Amino acid sequence: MTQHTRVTMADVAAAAGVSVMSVSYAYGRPDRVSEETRGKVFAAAERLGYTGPHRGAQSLRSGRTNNLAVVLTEKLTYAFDDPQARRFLSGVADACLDTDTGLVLLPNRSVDADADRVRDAAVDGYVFWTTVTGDPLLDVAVSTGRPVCVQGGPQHPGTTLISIDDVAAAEAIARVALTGARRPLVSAFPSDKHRERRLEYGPDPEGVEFPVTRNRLRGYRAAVIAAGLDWADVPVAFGTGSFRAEGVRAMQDHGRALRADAVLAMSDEVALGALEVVHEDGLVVPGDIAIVGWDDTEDAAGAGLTTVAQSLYEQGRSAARAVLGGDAVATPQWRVVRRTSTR
Amino acid sequence: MTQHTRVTMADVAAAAGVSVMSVSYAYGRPDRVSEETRGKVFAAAERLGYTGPHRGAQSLRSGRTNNLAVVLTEKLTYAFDDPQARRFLSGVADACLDTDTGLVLLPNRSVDADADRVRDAAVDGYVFWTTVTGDPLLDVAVSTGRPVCVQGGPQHPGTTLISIDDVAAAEAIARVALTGARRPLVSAFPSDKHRERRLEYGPDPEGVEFPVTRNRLRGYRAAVIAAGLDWADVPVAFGTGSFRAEGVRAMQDHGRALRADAVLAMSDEVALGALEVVHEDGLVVPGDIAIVGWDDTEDAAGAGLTTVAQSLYEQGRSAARAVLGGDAVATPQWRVVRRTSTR
DNA sequence: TTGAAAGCGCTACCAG
DNA sequence: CTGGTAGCGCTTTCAA
Repeated sequence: MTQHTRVTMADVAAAAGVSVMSVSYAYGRPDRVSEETRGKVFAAAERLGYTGPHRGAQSLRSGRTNNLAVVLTEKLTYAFDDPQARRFLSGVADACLDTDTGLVLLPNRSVDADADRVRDAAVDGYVFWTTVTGDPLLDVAVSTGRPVCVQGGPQHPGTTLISIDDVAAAEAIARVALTGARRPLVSAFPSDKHRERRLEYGPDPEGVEFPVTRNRLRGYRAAVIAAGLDWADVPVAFGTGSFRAEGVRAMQDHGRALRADAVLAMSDEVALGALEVVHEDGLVVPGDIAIVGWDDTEDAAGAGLTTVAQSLYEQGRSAARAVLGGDAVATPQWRVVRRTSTR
Repeated sequence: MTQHTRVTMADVAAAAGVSVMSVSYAYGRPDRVSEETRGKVFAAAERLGYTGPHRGAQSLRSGRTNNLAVVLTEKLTYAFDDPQARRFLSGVADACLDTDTGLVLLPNRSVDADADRVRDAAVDGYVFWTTVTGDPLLDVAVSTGRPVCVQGGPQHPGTTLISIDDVAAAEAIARVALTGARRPLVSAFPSDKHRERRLEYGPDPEGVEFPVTRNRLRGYRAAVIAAGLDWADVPVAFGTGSFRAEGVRAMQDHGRALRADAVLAMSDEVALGALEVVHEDGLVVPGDIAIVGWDDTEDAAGAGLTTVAQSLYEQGRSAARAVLGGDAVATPQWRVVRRTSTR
């Protein structure tokens, strides 16, 4: 019942009465072979139960592996827990399916083992989920000579960047949130790979390692200044990641005491966490406090959250296509979705 | 700056003054080579910038690919959206990292393209996320002669099953939920791959294609009977998957009209959805209505949900190890976690 | 349009 | 402990 001796091209060639090369062409370059030969080849293949060229052998000879690496967060689990990372991954995965490409998941802990994995991975290219500026793994990936695409940043020599204009989007959403507000609180993504919770007043964005965090802070700062407030007075709570619990903590630990009247959250998850605390406290949104998120998730829509919409799924597709097919990447679109959580 | 001409074992052998085989052994079976030779080899490798055996060539010759396939849901996105599927995937991914194995994600739509992908995947084995009984892809995977492990079921010839005793767990949790209840509502997973919403009274579990759904219904039925109720009177709302929205729909469409006083949900997500509606309706839990989930997620703990705890992460690890290393799989543990959502 | 030869980089096998 | 030989299954190259 089980076919244990592998049928090779040579077998098919013999059965079809043609050369091995004709079989190879019949599969790999159907147009370089006559209709008749092709017919004979496929008939013989069918008869022998040959299911097509062996991927491994194909790749050894051609140099292509038909695999794409996605380099995610420190722990793969973090990426699976973040709805936006998941959407991005879905986009990458679908693009891979379209092109019959395997998807290899790699963690990014900046340890030697991960660098080795990146270097030795049997893949045709790399897609990075957003990481810190100067991440050594980027250099490792680039040094393999294979194409590299980075979502969200950083911009890195030898790589293609795919990202919306975070600064502009952050400024736009913050302007909405700050309408009528005097005491904003920023509930931010991590500043660097240590991912420690930390409160800082008016931090200099340029000192922040994650470009996504950095650029959004730049935009928030611009909006704060435009609103006539002093950036140095604005508390920024850096969290450990894009989790609901971070919004909860930011509000519990700081928002309450500071009587914040606007929360600038870097994701809908974080915003939803803040919203929970606001509801517990019996405050009215947006009367007492305005809240904005980022991502336009389903839950955000359900909660009436004003947010920034961008398609991470599409960015995932584009990133994969850029790496796999060398397609150019267009700067992705974004827009502010106004709902009931802002004035 | 970039190394474009590949350094081969032959180069290293020449530089180290040893045979190619000694180089191969130095990497692949360090104990089969003298300390001295190993030193010379690694020194030469270092000097030439040789980073170890080429995975593709290695696999062509050895027959091993160092890749593991995970066959997920129809759309990969469904799997990413389900917390339990994600946890399982995390476990698989971590086990892969431990053994330097790549992870290839495959969808399972029971279409020819997917069957071809499963058959042609350059992998050493397959891990299936729970699927329907008789899924043709299982046969395809088994027919490759490579090891196959299935989480959750079905039990299928030639595959290793890894699953808790769903029937027993379902009966146990249902007994808790049914305490003092007269009008239970079951908010169930899909019955088959069509994933259509459907209400059915006292359905025969044996007609259900998804073994997880089937087994839990068996357990629920046993508990219903033990509680002195008639299974034929029990409404079962089949949903499209393990989503919060399904619990919402089940309650809105049926629970309200039927004035359900107990909800047996097949996941915490679904239970949480039902809970939302209950809160909206101003009902008291568990006084007016008891609710039980399944999975013991963080959100469930926060909501005080009585639930079934099992570690899908550990099951993922075990599944990967079973396929990769031939380890035997132990039947995983489960337990009922009693909280405040039941009487 | 077809085919023969060469060899991708490595490891199984067996002999020393 | 070490090394030679053979060849995994395929595609590139070049010639017919």
